Amino acid sequence: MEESERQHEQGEVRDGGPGDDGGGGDLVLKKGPWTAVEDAILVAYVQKHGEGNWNSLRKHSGLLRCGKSCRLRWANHLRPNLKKGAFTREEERLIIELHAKLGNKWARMAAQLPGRTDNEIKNYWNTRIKRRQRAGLPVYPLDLQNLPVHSSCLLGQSDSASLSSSLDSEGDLVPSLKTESHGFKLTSFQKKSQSCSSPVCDYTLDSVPSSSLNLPTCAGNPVKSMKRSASSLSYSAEYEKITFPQLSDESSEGVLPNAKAKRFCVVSSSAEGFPLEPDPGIGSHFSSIPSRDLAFVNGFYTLFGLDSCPKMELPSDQCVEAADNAGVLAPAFSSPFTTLSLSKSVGSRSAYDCISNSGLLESLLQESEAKGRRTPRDQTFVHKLENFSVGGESKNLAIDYSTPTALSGSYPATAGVDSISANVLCNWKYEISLPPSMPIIKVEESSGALACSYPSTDISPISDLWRPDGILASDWNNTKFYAADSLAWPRESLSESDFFSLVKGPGSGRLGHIPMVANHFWELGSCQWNNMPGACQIGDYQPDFRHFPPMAEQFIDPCAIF
DNA sequence: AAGATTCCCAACCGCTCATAA
DNA sequence: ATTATGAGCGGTTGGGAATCT
Repeated sequence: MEESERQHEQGEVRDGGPGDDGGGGDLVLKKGPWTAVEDAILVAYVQKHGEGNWNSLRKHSGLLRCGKSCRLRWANHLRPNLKKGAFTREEERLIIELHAKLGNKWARMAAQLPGRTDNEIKNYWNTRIKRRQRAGLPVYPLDLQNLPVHSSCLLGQSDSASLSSSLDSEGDLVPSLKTESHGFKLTSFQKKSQSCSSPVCDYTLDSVPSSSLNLPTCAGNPVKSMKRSASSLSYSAEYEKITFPQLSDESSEGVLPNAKAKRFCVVSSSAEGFPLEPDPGIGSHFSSIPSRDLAFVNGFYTLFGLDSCPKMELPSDQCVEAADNAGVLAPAFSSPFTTLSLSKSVGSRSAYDCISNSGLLESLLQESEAKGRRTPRDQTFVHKLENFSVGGESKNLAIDYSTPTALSGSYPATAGVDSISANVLCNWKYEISLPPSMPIIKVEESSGALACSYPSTDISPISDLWRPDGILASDWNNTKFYAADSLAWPRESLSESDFFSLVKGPGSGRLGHIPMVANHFWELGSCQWNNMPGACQIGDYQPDFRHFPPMAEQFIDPCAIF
């Protein structure tokens, strides 16, 4: 055995060797974890003599530690004003920003994080890198892409693909992982997911974590024991409604009765913290919610910015009595914008899997959980552009963590559509990073009951189509686009070609190239819909297209990943 | 329940830099 | 100018805890 190995095993090292921190005799210095006694000696010495002179400290204090070890112990653990515990979200954000600017300059980063040590930051960063690499996610959020990235930022990026993705995509801000949230094993669904037959239009329900399939909070909420057994929605001409795959009980594989006409509101959060009380603004008047500029397109919800959004108003005494035809109460949410979208399969791997694996979802859920009971107040929601490794390729996918959507609300379950989404109701406080052209979708604080309003203009078929449930109700295989019926809105059925010609103009693209816009400002208090400045339009809108904003230069097509 | 794997983090190592002798 | 020393930085390691299988 080598001498150094032996010494290491024994937790000893002889002083005075090359590179050692100070002269000294032939002392056998201790290595390994510090004991409380050693700490006490060190603290006492520093309090008396101050920091520095670490080798003389060793010589005069009787500590059998090299000066270097003493310095490290003091700096990282014993000095006053050290912050302990997990990094806050702000700190995490700062670390990411600093790393984008500085690279692996841990000490310089630590200088800007009071109470934190370089070692802590380094450990945090390395863990983060590791996790994100494993998840195939880029290192940096998209909004940091324009920062001068230090070459050492690329440490841990093993190939050019990673490098590329690190520069043009967005990562999560939430590195902490929690696999199990709200009592659901998220991974159990992911691992059972099956790829859908069509990479374009199907989405596997199994690919959605169980938390996103939280069924209405009826007695004995079945969500925990249910899983999807089929892979896609189907259109039922008989019922003139969309049916969704049967649910099966995990143990018995039994089929949920009346499943096909049931609408499942999706709530990922536990009842704790989620405002399940009836919402005066949603519910039976769900159809009047101006969700026309919200669309579920190719697997995720999208906000479509409107030039002008009619003010809407709902009688405040309208209460939700939402029960589907199976008698399962669908929760009515106080917050109409709680959808974390995406569930679309991408080959054998769904975007949702990516998200989940990245820890983002878990983190969001964790945060939601950590913040306790939710109210509709003080919420900031996000439309993010996330980069995924899809089949080895780096792809951008727009993810709407925040879509104001009545989809989550309940209404008479005549539509029978399924909302494949994960509601993550959080008071997200951290700043969301978005590319400059993609403004933050923000939901301002509100208090009291929602005061929604009816549209002052009539509802066009296409705006009906934009309703998330309308899009959801599409039968991709049959190229039918079906706007779910409701109390107030007429049904519409469009062919695929009609649909896309409406969206993009004739012959302007293939399925999947849906223009997307995320430029909304939803003000909860008054339920106003305002376009944010600097709207980002994606795709080839027809300028005269009703309800749509003028064309813009910016082009982002998250759907293109499919 | 147990082994495997992953995560986390304290501590160490090798190196560089600054400075005093 | 050279050398010795102290201090600091960044990379790596190893062990315990947590989680997964």
